[in-house]
Amino acid sequence: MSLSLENTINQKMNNIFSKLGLDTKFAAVKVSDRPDLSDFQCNGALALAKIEHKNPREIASLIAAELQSDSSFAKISVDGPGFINISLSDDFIANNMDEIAQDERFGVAKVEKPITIVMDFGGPNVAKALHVGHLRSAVIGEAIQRIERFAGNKVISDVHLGDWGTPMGMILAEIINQDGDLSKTESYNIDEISAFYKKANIRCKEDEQAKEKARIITAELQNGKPEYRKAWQHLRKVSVDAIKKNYEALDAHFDLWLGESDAHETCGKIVALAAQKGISEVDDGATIIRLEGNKPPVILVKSDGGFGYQLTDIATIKMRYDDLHADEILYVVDKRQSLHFEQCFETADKLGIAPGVKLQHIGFGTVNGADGKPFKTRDGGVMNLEDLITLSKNKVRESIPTADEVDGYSEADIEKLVNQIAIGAIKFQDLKNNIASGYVFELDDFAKFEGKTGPYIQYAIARINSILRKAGEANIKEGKIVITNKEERDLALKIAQLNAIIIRAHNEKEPSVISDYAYTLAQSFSTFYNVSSIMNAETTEAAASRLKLAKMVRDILKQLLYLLGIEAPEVMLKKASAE
RNA sequence: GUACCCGUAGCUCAGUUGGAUAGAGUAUCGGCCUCCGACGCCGAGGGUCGUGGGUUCGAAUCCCUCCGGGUACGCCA
Repeated sequence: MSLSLENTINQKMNNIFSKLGLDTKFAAVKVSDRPDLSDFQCNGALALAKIEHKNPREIASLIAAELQSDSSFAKISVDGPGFINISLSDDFIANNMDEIAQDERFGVAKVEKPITIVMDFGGPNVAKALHVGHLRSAVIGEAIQRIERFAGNKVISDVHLGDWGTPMGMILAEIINQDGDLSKTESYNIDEISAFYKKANIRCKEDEQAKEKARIITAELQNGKPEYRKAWQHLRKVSVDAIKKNYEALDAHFDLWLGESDAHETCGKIVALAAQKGISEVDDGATIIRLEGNKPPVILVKSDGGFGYQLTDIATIKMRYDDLHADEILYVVDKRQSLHFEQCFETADKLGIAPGVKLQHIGFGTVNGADGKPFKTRDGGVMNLEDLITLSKNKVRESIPTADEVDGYSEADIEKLVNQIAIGAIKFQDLKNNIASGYVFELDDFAKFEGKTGPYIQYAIARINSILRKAGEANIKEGKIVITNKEERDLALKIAQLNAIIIRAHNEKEPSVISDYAYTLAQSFSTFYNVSSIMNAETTEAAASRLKLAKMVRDILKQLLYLLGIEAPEVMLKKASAE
């Protein structure tokens, strides 16, 4: 059960609606659009009146009359065409705060029936450095993973490594091209392997024959030619080691490090199953499945005998159903691939390989430059992830003192702080907008950690930490919340929204709901902080109450940042000279 | 050509599924540090919600037209 204020009010509304014989689906209240008039509002009377052809104000008045008798509400009114405005009593709010303060989940409910969600995000490729395109999948995927776990679901995340396609043949071909054979392959490190891939990529774009050769090698690799397999194993291992470091830096974590290659055997089974069910056919030498509408067909087996990537994804669905017992599979992948997923999902349905499983593609927009086109470095190249992180760290260092300039901090301490702020800034920027809609990466404004940014929230936390340190954190457990002014009341009402926010982020798979709320919560606290002295409050009761409230805000903000995959530094240092 | 997405303040974006006076950040201008961390707070200006129609008590939101932008469309992944 949830301690949420909104739920409590909804419960009361439900009771009143059933008592009056009204459909309870119209009973829901929401945070008021008119804070000058009320705390919550219910618009159900308007919708009801439309259906039943009655006067909305009359219905609203009946409901309002019932609400009047409840002492939890300070003021009830019917306004405009039939809005029911509900204002809460300060005691009711204060009691709710006390309840939330005692609960380790801050009154946030868990889902009634936990399910198993397999999450597919990351999607790195062997021999290729992670670039900004990989950033969003990792950052968004990690956030959704944490939100789902907090909501009570079981999540199994899989990085789904790109280790089995034509690029593998291309790179092997390139090594053979240079060395004559693959004997030296196992001496190559990640940089050398990446260099081979880059060369191979250029060569295959220009030279159709080289591309053909790469295709043949790919097919032989997939068919198990020992020499190729051995070299490929090395490429894969070195790449995975490098990629793990990258994701570590982003604080993104995967339960499984499976790749396309792991689906190879199942791919064969899918081809057989499709043939057996009579839904596949051979067209131009390729084995395909035709789909509904005017969607292009799925290519299972290419005319050269190689498995297409759609087949790999379809086989992976089967594995996730059979082996991982997924109830739901989420793909956090660039939205430009939405057609691909529609095709795969439809095929999975035709084949009946994952009955009852909800398959969902969470498509995200691209990271764009100032020109609105996909982000490029100033010299026109693709920005890789490590460079982006370095860039952000350098910006942070401009406003943070070095270890020499401040007492009590080692170089490692400073470096950790720089890292927390830099990664927090990158991640928050990525998560503050709707994930479907892409965003503009402002290279020039990136230094400014003011306004709606990760560091703003980190700063709010650090400031509360400072207050709690001075007050002595241990002795603020006692005391009751009392509401003494408007800012304090607004802050409490903001805290009370937490449960609804988490539920919404979970339902919509939308981390920006949380980033937005975290920002406004920090903002409410700042406003409160600016007008009300916490440690020198008017009375000792008010001081105790405010400390308790401050601690709640700090703990909630930390939890919210955690859900976004962002760390909260204990302190935020600032250069003495910086103004 | 076919399908899908987008157009809201100078700029970057919200807008809880049809509700009241469309909100934030940034930028600009003005105020607030002898007082818990000013990476902060308060205030001001800034809008034909791309256009034209329709649905209804009520539209940024739903339907249609047009204009402008984007993306994807059989053997790359």
